[in-house]
Amino acid sequence: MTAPGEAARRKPARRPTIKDIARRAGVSESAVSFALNDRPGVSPDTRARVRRVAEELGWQANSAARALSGERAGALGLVLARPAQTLGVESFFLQLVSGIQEVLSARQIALLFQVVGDLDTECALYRRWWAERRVDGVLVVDPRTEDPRPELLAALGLQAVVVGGPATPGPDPSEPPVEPSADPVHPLLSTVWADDAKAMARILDHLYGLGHRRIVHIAGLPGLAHTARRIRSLRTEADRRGLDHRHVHSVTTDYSDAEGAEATRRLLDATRAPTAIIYDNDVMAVAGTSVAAGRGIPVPGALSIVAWDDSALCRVTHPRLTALVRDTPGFGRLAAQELLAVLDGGPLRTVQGELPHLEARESTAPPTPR
Amino acid sequence: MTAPGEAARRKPARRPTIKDIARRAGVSESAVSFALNDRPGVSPDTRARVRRVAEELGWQANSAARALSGERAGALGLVLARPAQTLGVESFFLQLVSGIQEVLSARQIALLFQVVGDLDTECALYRRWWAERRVDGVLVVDPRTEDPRPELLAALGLQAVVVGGPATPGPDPSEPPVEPSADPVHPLLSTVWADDAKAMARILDHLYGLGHRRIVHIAGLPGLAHTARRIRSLRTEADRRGLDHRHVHSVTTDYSDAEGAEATRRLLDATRAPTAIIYDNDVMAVAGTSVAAGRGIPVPGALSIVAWDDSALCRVTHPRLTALVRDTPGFGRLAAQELLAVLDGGPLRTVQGELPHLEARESTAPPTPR
DNA sequence: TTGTAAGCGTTATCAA
DNA sequence: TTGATAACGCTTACAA
Repeated sequence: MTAPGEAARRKPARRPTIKDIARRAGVSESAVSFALNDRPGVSPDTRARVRRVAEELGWQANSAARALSGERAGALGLVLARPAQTLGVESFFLQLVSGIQEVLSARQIALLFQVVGDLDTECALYRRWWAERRVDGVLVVDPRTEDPRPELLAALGLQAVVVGGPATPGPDPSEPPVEPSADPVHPLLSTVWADDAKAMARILDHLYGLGHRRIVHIAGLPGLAHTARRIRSLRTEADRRGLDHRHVHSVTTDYSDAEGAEATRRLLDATRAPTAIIYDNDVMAVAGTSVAAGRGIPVPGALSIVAWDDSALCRVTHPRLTALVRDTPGFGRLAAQELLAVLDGGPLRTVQGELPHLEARESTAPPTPR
Repeated sequence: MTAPGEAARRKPARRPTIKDIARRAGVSESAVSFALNDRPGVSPDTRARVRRVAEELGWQANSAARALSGERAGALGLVLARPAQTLGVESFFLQLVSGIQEVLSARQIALLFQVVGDLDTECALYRRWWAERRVDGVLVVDPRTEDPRPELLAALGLQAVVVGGPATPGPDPSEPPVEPSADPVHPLLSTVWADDAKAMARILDHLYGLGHRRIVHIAGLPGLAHTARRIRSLRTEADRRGLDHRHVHSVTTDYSDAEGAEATRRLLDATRAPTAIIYDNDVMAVAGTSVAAGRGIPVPGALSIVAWDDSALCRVTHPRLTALVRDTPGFGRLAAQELLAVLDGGPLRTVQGELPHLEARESTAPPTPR
């Protein structure tokens, strides 16, 4: 008997190779390879036999060998560049990742997921993955207004899809293509994006319809493309309704509860405070609600609140928060599909995700004078 | 000029290989390999020259080739088995992963991270990774009281470390080894764990010290090992103080805000309702606080609340929640280090993470009669 | 339809 | 200290 501490290490448990299958099925290795990869040039009979033997042996292709000969790593990458503290309470990324993997795992493709501190490290990681041939492509998240990544990836020849869309949508931002477009928004990479402009318009429809005329948008990080889109859209919507930019505007934050709360305090302290606030994530919305509660400002009586992105958080506050609901796993699936299409030689294009809808709950109501 | 849509795909951008280096440095391939891998058998002179050339060319080892010959995939795996909806609002996993990667990226080791729906899929994935030789080892999270994974992994010979610890700690649960122990708690796999028993004791010290005698623990999933440890510890602590199990006990949930709220409602409706509730995560704690607020039960006046795990959530409620704070990235680092040690042939053992501390905020106070 | 053989980029084993 | 040379497991021309 081996020492108990060594038990786990004692089993090399040889994995079956194509050679084993060939021997057992009485055919050549190449025949096995052809049979297993659905290639023509093998009789249906042989194919069936090979398949059966492979099944019996529990064979799975050695990913290293396949990568080495076949030019495909069989893996994709996703890097999340966030300062460790900002890793926050968001469910967004886990949901996105889970959607992505629904698509990938059906194709036996692995996902390398890495959290890094900043954009430079992210770029260095792309270089490394490329040089190591670790991945066949990457999903680029959190696109920025000034983004070095598309150029880098194009230069490396590392396939990629931008998830979240560009800062500058097509010629008419309010009417972006709903169908997949052959006309890429970004000149170098395919893009999957959500129509933030339309989403913002929906929120404004709701608030304006309730009678709000002083609406502030507490946005996220100023460098991000979707932040820029939302800010621009708010301005457009304000103009369309003839609202003054002093009363309808955006302020940016780092998405943290602290900055969300701080921004809320400043706004509520001002003369002619807003009657409605739109928060760019759920955490800030809850923090803002809390600030209002702390000052005895009734929500939604004196202040209406909208959260961009729904989560359990929005349902556990009092009152429950009106939120923009989107299908994040679905968005992940779409992104993964698009990257696979690119890898299969599909054209560069821009694909739009499902439009989010506004779930009206108890935190929005007609404004009452304070 | 190529069509713009094809630009990104046009650059094969050949990556340098060891052969290129050999040619340029005027030595053989094997010399290069030796020089680059710090192996003896190469003159310092040659070594330096080879290194310089490799640097110039921006060479990085092809991970597939290395895996194929060297038996090491250079990647580790982490599977998170959660029903898609329960992916919740937890920051725990992203923080854990970010800690893990701090350690791995220094060693150029990649992490395959996968979210799946259930335990069976997780096990199937281990088999696949093993057969594909995708990973050198895995980190097993959410250990359960009845857990098929250690046995499976040991049988496959896939190296692993359990993150989160066993259901049954050493002989005296209140005095587990603080130093790394050569005596593994789990007979098959190394384990990195947090001392939930001591943490629970701290919470009880706090609440009992304030005068609470009716304390309920709203726990998470009943199948998880740490849930079992916390429940057992609560019982021990109750016994030690001569408290009745009808007034001091645990109920289990699925960690969701919905079940947390529901459990809270039931407890508050009962005669002789608890004066303090301990929630096994932040989301349930916030949901519970919200239920209390909805019924006009003052917190902490009539009900004290403690959250197991801190996050932004605990700081944005009113009142801010007393929470058990732990260093999750640090725990991730520890787990990664332990798995690397196992891969390097280290012994099976049990390592304990830092003890969490209780951050007393505004949600706990002496009980007042209702 | 089948089998043979070359090659992918490393590491590792030999002689020189 | 070096440089051929053979693995590793798979794909893929090319012959039979």
